[in-house]
Amino acid sequence: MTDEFEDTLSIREMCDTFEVTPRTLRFYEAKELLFPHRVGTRRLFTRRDRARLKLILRGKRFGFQLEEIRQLLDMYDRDDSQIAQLSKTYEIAKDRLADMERQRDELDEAIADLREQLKWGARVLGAQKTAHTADQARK
Amino acid sequence: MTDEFEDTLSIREMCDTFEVTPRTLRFYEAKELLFPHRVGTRRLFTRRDRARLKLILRGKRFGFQLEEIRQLLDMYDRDDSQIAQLSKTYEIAKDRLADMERQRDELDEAIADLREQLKWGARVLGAQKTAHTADQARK
DNA sequence: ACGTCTCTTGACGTTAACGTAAAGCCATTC
DNA sequence: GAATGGCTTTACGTTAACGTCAAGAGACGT
Repeated sequence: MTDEFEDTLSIREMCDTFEVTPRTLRFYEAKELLFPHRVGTRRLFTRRDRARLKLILRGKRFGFQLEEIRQLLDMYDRDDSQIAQLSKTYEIAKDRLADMERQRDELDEAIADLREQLKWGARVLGAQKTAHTADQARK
Repeated sequence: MTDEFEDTLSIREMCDTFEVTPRTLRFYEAKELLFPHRVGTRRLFTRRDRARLKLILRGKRFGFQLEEIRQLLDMYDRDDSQIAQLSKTYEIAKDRLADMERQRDELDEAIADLREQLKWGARVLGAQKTAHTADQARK
């Protein structure tokens, strides 16, 4: 009764707001990442859903998988006093950070490597052939 | 006749040399990236196959897809005089490099972002709750 | 002849995160 | 009351690069 006029969004409004497809929102609901209300058969996304979706998208940017995100999100929903869980969250995040840094370092290596190849002309994958083909390729 | 005793490797020797599985080599052959000889039904990988595999693996490190790698490899196999193709190779590689740099930049952003979150305690995905939960999580 | 080893060819399974129909309900609006 | 428009569920399709059996052939040693 207090929230009879809770401000909610239709699926389309959600999509427009967050630039996702309806399929995506339904998928997230199926995976229990979102819990929109229903009016008849229609979904109504609450403020809470919006907050969650924002976090989901941020999690994705971080490279978390949906299942990991769901777990993290669920922790916050549980009793606030389960601090042990929070520190676990912390560790998961640090692991992810380490992963990302490893990835970036590999990428950096590969980039440097590829740059080096490009410097030598068109022999990108190391094709041997003759030197003049490379020269000509450079025009 | 001249290469009756061409030095070749069995599939197992190839696998050990390049740290790949037999499945992988057969897969590459199916995708026309490798062309091992046959003796009866057995595969014999020639020097050429070894060179190609080396380039394939390098290509993968660069983030090329197998199909792209196949195309690049094929160019080198065609007439040496098709210089136009070579410069196309060059462009493909430059595009890939640009992709990789974009990826890395995004990753850098995400990393910085995540680091920032970690600085603020356990609220990794931005969970709001109370400040003390985060404090306690920091111990 | 028998067992063992290495290799072969199918051919289906895996994973993530949705895409893409197909078919139907409900509320307007003409 | 028919056509629309928006939404629904169900369910199969997609993609890459292999993994993972299953069943069988060939060679080799005893």
